[in-house]
Amino acid sequence: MPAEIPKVYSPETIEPRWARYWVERRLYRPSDDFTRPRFCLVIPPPNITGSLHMGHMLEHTEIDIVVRWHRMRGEDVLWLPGTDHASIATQMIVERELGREALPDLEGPEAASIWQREGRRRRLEMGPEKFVERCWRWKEANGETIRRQMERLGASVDWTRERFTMDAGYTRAVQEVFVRLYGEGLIYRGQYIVNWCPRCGTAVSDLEVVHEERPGHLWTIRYPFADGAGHLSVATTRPETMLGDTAVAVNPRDERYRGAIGRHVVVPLVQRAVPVVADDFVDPAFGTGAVKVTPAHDPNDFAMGRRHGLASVVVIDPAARMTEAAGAYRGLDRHEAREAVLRDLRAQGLLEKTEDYTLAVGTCQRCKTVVEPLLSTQWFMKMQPLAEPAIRGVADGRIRILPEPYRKIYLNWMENIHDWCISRQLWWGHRIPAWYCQACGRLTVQREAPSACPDCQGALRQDPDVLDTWFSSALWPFATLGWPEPTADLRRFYPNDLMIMGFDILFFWGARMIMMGLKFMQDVPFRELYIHALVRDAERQKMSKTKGNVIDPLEVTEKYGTDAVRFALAVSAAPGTDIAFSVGKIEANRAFANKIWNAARFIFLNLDRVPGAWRDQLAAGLVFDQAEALFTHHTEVRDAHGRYGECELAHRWIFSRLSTVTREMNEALAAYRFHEAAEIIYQFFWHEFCDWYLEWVKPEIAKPADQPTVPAAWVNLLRAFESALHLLHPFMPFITEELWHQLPRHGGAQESISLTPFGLVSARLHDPITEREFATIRELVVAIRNAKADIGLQRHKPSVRVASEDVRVLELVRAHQSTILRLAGVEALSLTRGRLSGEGARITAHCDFRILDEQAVDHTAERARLKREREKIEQQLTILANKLENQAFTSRAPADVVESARRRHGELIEQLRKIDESITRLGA
RNA sequence: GGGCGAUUAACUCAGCGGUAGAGUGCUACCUUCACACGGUAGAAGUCAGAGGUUCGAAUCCUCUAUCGCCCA
Repeated sequence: MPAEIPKVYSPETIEPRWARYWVERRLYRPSDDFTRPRFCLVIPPPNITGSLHMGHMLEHTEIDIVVRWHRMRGEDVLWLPGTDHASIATQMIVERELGREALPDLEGPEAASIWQREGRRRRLEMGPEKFVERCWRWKEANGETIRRQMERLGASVDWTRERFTMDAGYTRAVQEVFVRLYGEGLIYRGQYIVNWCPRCGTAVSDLEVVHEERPGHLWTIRYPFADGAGHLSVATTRPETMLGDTAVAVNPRDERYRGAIGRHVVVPLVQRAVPVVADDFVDPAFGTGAVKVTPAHDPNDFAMGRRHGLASVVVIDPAARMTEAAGAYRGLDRHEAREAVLRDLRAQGLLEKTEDYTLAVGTCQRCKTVVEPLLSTQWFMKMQPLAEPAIRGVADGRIRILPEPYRKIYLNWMENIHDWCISRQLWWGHRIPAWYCQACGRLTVQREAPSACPDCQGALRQDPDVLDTWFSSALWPFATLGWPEPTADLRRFYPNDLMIMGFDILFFWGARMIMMGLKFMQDVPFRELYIHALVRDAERQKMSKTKGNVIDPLEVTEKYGTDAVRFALAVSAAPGTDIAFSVGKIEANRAFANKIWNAARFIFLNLDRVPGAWRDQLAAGLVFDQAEALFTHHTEVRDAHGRYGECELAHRWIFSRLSTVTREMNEALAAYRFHEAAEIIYQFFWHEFCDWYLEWVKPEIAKPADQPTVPAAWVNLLRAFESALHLLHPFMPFITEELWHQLPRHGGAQESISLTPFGLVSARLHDPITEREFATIRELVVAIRNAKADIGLQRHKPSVRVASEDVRVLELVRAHQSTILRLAGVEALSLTRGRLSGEGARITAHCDFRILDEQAVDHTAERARLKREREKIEQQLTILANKLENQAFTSRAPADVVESARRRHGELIEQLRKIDESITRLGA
C-alpha cells in the first residue's frame, strides 16, 4: 500500500470520482427535519446560452465555501440550483445556429453576422411555434452542459430541487405576478419613447443600454423664420432627425432669444412651419442655445413635446430606416439619411458650422448596435411604489448589502429609479398574458387564456410579445420554492439567508428581487447580499474572448485540479477588490494541494508500518460523527498512561494553534473575508503543521512499535491532521474528501467529510503558555540556522553553547535538546547559566548562544556582520528612545503600549551592549 | 456633468491609528529516508505627492496628480 501512494498529487484521478459520489448519494439534500436550524441560498441562475466562465467559478466557489462551512457547522443547508432562459441572448444564439446550419461552409470574421441575418430570416420563415421548439432543444443540451460543469466544480447543490425560469410552475408564478401587478395598476401599457435596438428588433430597458463616449460632430443648422425675417441657428448631433422636428426650443431666461419665442420657423428640407417654444430644459450654454425638438426620436424632446402639446412625427422605423414621413429620404438607412441631409443643407447654404464633438451614444448591451430612441407602444412597470419598501429594507438593515460601498450604490440607484419597459419583441420567453379583442379592441389580462372577448364575444389575439427575462428572474428566491403555492419549502426556506452575485447584475437582478420579494412575500428575499469581485487577467484587463485572455475554468480544472483553482480564487477574493487572476496563481495553489498530499503521504506511509492493533485503537478514537466529539481537554490527547508523548510541547502547541485557527476562520468566513480564511489555513497547514509540527514529531512517529497500546503521539498526529482537513474542506473539497476516507476508521462512519463538524478543536485548548514556550525554542532554532548560514556552515553540524540568566529557559532548552539538535542541524548543545558575549555570540529574545567552531569564524566578516546588526538596532533604538522621552507619549498613550515600548527598549539596549562587547573583543 | 473607489517590495495584492506583511519572482546553499509542485536562509518598501489632526498616521481629514468604476 505505501508504495502505491504517488509522490505527486494527481487530482484528475480523484476529483471526478468524488464529484459523482456527492451527486449520486444526494448528500446535499436538506433533511425534512423542520426543527433543525437551516441555511438557504439560491444560485444566481446561469444563462443557458453558454458554458460557465471564470466569473461563475468564483461565484460558485464562494457560495460553495459558505455553504459547506454552514453545513459543517450543523445547519440544514439548501443551495438551490437552476438556470435562466435568457430570452434575448438565447434567441440570438439559436438564430445563429439556424444560420450556421443553412450555410455550414462559411468562414472568416463576417461569418457570425451573416449567420445571424440568415438565421433571423429562417426564424421568421419557420414561425414562433417551431422556433420556440428549437430553443427548448438548445436548453436541454446546454442545461446539461452547465449541470456537468457544476458537478465537476464540486458545487454542493441539491439537484433534486433544480429549477428553470421557464418550467411550468415557474411560468405560472410569472403570470400570477403580471396579472396581480396589472390589477393594481403597477403594470401599464402605453406609448412612450423606448430604447429600440434595430438589430435585435426589440425594445430594451434603460439598464440594457450601455453609454459610450464616441467622437462625433455638432452641426449648426439655420432654420429660417416663417415670416421670412432672418433665421434661428440650432445645434444638433443628429441632423437626420430634423425631418421629424415639431418645434425649436430655447431657454426662457435666454435674452438672445426672447423675441423669438412664439414665432415660427420653417424646418428646412421638409418645409414644415414649427413654433419656437420656451423650456427650462434647454441649456443656453449648449451650442447656440436653441435646440430642435423631435418628440418621436428623443426622450428629452418627447417630454418637451408633452409639455408643449407638440405633435410627434415618426421619421425612423424599427429597422432604422427612414419612413414615408421623411419625404425624399424615405427608405434610407439612418446613417445614409444623415449624410444626405447634410449634403442637402450644405447645398442650400443652411449648414452654418460643423464642429468636432464627443457625444455619449447609447448602445445595445447585447449586440453593441447604436440604440434608437423610438416612440412605441410597450408594457411598463411602475417602479416608485415598489422601490420605496425596497429602499427601506436596506436602509433599516433588514437586508445587509456587502461590501459597504455597494449599499450606497444600491440606494442611490433606487432613489433615482424610473419605470421599467418589460415587453420584448421576441419569441423565446414568457408570453405576456394579455389578449386583444379583434372585434371591439378590448384588452383582457388574466391567468388563463380566455376563449372569447368578455364584452362582445369577439375573437381574441394574445399579445405577441414576451417579458424581459429579468422580470422572471426577479421572482427567483420564491418562485423556485413553489410560489404561488403555499409549499413546505416556501415556508421553510423563505427568506433565503444569503445571496452572492456580481456587481454587474445588482440593479438588473438584486434590486428587482428585493422589490418583488417585499411585494409578493411581504418579506425580504434574503438577509444578506454579498457582491463578489470581478475576475480579471494578470494585467487587470477584463477577460474577453476577443482579447483572447480568458482562462477557461474547465481547462485549468482539468490541468491543475479543481481544488487548486478554487483555492487560488478564494485566496485572491478580498472583498471589494477585483481579482488579477493568472495561471501562476493556480500553479502556486496546486503546490499547496501537493503539500497536503505529501503530508498525508508521510503519515500514511508510517501508519502502514505500525501494528494492526494500534491501527484498530486509532480507528476507534478517530470517528467524529457528532459535534460532542470535539477535543476540549488536553487529557484527550494523552495515551493510556496519561502521557502526551515525548513531544508534549509540540502536541499541545498544535492543538492550541488549531483552536485559534478555527476561531479566526469562523470570524473571517462570517464576514465573507474568503481571502483571509484561506490565508489562515494555508499558513497554518504549510508553515506550522508541516514545517514545525510534523518535523518536530517525526522521530516519535518513526519509532519502532515496542508497546501494545498506541502511543499518544499517533493519536495526536492523526487528530491534528484530521482537524486540519476539516478546516480545509470548504476550500478544497476533493483532496480533503479523499484523504479523510483514507484515515483509519471503523465502519458506520459518515459518508463524507462534508457532513462532519468544521472545527474539531475547542477554544479551551488555546494555551498561551505553551505557545510562548514553543516560540522560545523555535526562535532559538531559527537563530542557530541563521547563524550557521551566516558563517557558511550550512553543511556542517557544529556544537553550540546556549546561555540564559533565566533558569526556566535553560530548563526548557534542556528538555527539548534532541529536537533542537535535529531541527537546527547541531551536533551538541552545552548550557550555561548567565550570558555570553564576545566573539561569535548571538542573541535571541530569551537566550544567548555561540557556534563553537573556531576555524569557521572569519573575524573581518564577523565584525562587518556585527556592525550591520548594530546599525539596525540603533535605528530602532533611536525611534523608541525619542518616543519614550516624549512626555506626551508616556502620559497619553495607553499603558500597555507604553509598557511594551519600554520592554522593547530595554531589550534593544541589552542587545546593543552585547554587540558592542563582541566588537571590542574582536578588536578594532 | 454627478457619485464612488484605487495608488504599499520587481509583479499581484492584504493590512486601514501603536516595531511595514503574504504569494509569486529574485539570490545563495541543499537531491537529508512526505514533498524540488520541496527544504533552509537572504536581498528587496520616503506605504503616489503636499499639507493637517494626533503623544503617535500606510491607516483619519483636506488638496494635488495618476488610474479605474458606476450613473446621467
